Amino acid sequence: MTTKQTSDVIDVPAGFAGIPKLDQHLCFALYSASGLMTRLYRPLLEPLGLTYPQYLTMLALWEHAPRTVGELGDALGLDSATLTPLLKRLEGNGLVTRRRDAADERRVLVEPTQQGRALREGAKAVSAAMRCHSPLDGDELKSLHHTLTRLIDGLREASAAAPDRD
Amino acid sequence: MTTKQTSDVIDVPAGFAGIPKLDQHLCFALYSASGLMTRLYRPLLEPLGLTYPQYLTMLALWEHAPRTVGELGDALGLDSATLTPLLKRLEGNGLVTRRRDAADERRVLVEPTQQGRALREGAKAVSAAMRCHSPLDGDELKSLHHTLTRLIDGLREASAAAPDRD
DNA sequence: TACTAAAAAATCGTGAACGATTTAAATGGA
DNA sequence: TCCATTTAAATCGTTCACGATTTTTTAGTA
Repeated sequence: MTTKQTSDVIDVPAGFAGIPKLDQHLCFALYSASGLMTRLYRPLLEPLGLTYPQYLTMLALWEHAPRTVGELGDALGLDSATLTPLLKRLEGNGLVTRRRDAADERRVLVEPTQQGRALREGAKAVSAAMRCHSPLDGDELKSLHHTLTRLIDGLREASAAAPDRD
Repeated sequence: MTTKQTSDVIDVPAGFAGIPKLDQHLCFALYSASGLMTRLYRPLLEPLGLTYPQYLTMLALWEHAPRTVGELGDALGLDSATLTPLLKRLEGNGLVTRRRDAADERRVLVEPTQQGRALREGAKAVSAAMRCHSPLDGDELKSLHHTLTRLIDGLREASAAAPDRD
């Protein structure tokens, strides 16, 4: 531990003591990739009048509706503090309806409107256009997606197991 | 195309016409994974008085400083509209200094303070703690990181090639 | 030198994102 | 039946993120 030279690989025993460089952090790779995806989607979604999180929300709703805010939150990994204002904006743009569940007045049911369902057609072009932006071939994409899914499952477990530490 | 049954695999020719489900979107896997990472870091960073983007910024500055706002933006993939207020908050917390470059008064040089450099010690524990949260083994992590890096390079090219379409 | 163009950061407005709290409704005993 | 507990969504305050614009400084050129 006397040499202090900077090499481009981790030069500490086994993930000990030293802090990896920014570019060596998996979290930063995920952060960058996600941000780039969002930026690539933006110009494609703009003609549809959707932001990227709104697009994900519509994808969830096209798949299955009506759903409560909570169910939607589970599907998207977001809480009501994020979803409520987002859904109000979608409602304001005429793409979804929000109504209290008569059977349980605590719940709010969200559903695409006619216009919201119609938007699905335009989304096909978005989906198709995005397929062109990847440098990875089909097998690599599948493999990456599979690995990410495993990572996500692990991270979910970790975050459920240790919500915080005091 | 007369059967309208929903199956849990893609039931269209070859990525044509149909919109994949939310969970089949790579962008959503990246979005979820990145969000989960941020949430896992939060309780670890809170004692250090850092948010996650602030932590990434400090990682960049610990690696090399002083840097201009623009250089930092290139490293982090953020623009001055995001970085300026973030850096002002770091400055307000005594972790970095911001000063105009005497040689070019347009530039602002950012540098960790003594306190900002000292924080690096506390960050070692954060870095170590995060290593425990992954369900992937060392080789898988390396491979995932490598694939993500290639994806990021491709997405950067794509976003440079087609900033928008009108 | 004067004047336009380019570059760097800051500013503004909008929309996520989330912790913490609040409000309202349903649930589960005693 | 009554009341404490739980649950669901909404609200509030702070921070991130970015497109578009503005301000200031430098560079380039006639």
